[in-house]
Amino acid sequence: MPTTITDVAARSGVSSATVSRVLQGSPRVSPAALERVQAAIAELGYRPSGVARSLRRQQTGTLGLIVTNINNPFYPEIVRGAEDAAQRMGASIILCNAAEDPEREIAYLDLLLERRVDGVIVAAGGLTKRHEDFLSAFPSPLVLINADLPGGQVPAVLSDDEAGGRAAADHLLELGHTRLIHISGPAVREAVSLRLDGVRAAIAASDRAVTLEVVEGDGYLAGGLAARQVAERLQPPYAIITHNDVTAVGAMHALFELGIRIPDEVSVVGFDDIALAAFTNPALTTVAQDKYAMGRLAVETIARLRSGEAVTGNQVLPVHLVVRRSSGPAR
Amino acid sequence: MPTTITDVAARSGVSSATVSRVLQGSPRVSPAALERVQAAIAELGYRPSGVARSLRRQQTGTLGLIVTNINNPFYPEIVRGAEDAAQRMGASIILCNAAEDPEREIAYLDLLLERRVDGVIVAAGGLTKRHEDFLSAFPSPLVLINADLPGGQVPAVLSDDEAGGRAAADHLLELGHTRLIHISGPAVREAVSLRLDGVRAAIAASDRAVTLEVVEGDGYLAGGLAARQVAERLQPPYAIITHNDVTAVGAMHALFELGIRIPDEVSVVGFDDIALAAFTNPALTTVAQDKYAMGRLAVETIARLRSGEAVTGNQVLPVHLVVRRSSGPAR
DNA sequence: GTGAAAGCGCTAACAC
DNA sequence: GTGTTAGCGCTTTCAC
Repeated sequence: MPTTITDVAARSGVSSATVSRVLQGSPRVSPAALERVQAAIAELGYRPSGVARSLRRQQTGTLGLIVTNINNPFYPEIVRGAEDAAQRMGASIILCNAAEDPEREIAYLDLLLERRVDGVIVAAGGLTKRHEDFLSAFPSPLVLINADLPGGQVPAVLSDDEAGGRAAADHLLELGHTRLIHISGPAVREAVSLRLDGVRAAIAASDRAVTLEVVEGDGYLAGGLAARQVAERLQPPYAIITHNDVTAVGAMHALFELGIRIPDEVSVVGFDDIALAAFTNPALTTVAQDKYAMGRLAVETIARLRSGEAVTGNQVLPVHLVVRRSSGPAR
Repeated sequence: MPTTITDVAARSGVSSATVSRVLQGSPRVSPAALERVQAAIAELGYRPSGVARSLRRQQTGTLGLIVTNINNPFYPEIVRGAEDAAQRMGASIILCNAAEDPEREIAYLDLLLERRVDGVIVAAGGLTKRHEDFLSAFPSPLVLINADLPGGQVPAVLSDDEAGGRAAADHLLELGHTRLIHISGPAVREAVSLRLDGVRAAIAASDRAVTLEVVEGDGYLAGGLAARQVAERLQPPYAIITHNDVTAVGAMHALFELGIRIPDEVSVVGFDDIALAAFTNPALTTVAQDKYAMGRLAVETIARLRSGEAVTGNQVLPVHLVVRRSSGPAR
């Protein structure tokens, strides 16, 4: 049994109210009492119960952060941004890893509600109908990352996926490429079609004849292996745009296994700019998202929501192209 | 304000005690009452307060998991193993990312204590003296992953690092290599010296003259770049053993930039077998740790501790070499 | 089978 | 400046 505030009160010869005041750093405590209470706390190794405090205050000082899959190196940066922002406002984060399982995502949502967290951030990407119903009736401050709900009632933090797709395609078109392959992510994710829209827009704006082929991936390493089938039937030069960097790593691996040289024969452009992107062989050209800012912004939005502000609609963050070695002139 | 048990009781015309019984699935409830209560719960969208329940029961159903750095792809698998095991016993995980900051690690330990978690798992690697003092007096069930405390009072889950280092070196020696470079991790981690010990043991057991050079890395991509300095002064063939896979990726990148071919000129062997290892170019030969099992085992150990069992000492998990394409004969 | 009531550890009026 | 007290939402004897 941990020591309680009553134990401390008894030991220092004051009431529990005074101990509580010391705990809050209230100025209405005499120096003598203050000292005795602090001594008792130290001697007893007392630590106030967050559980009791939460019950009394009707707030827990915790935020839930649900992440599609912590295995995807895209997410840890979001987590860091959220953690740092939360720490600044004296809150802590309960991180929930849905492990790519929508049921688990909903189960966690339920759990967080039961734990009476002060707010929830969902960094999910793909929202099913069930999610929509559940989330739009969510009884706690809620912010989405890289996903949004119809109606814009739930505030969301997004990257400018369309502009990103456009930047990637523009870059390849400028290099003289006229055959583009897009390895997409799972169709449920909104970002997938937005990035593809951007690619299409860039092609439409170009004055050359450009072909685009879309291959469905899964957003993971395995999805990138679709590049193998592409490579087996196409003659270079051509260029591959992937839904994200992890897919690009898979694609580059497939090309490597077939002895195809990047970028001499085939160019590859990713999306996200994960830490690894600068270290692939060759280093990956990619569209950078400000992942850290997304996490931070989501937490700050929760704070505004809690302060009574009526935040709705999307906050769209800019992206930018990072040119490395995996993309080169078509020849 | 969320609805409370009292609201449900009023609505269904029973006492809160009966509602509570329904919540627990107690058999001592009449069918009629059961039905009315369930209806009221559904109509009100009632969800019991985990906070109040925790205060009353004196347990929270949560486990804290502190991780050195969630950015390191080694950890997510541990998280998954822990999450799955926790779910099986009806608990949930509060994941804390120390972001490579020992102070933050201690701050989280404090926080978890305050939140009255039922147990704490620390997957840290490098323990400072302050950690030792803090952890050996930790007033809550505690299990370490990939680290251990002097005295063996705190149970720990470890990989057989020494055997892993030996397996990596043996493999290279069999391939005919006589010049080994070890790019280590930060010296504070115990695993670092154990893996190196294994390498040395393999060399000692060999009947050929083998040289070993140790270069200190940081366990991250940047640390692997030390391979550049090595490559600039050494003539192939030689072989590099890295502290972990992330370091190996950095090293392979440095070699690639210098135009050195792997494994024709230089062999590289990693440690961990992260998901990415099968997708580097060339695919990485590495020593696999059973990361998922480590997370699972840690949670199971917490459960045993909580049931009153006196678990101490280390549980060492076997590792095994996975031969891929980054290692080849010395020539 | 059901209800009354006490109490988990804390905070926040409210009195003095 | 300090103490008394009520109560946050739940569970759990103890009666009946």
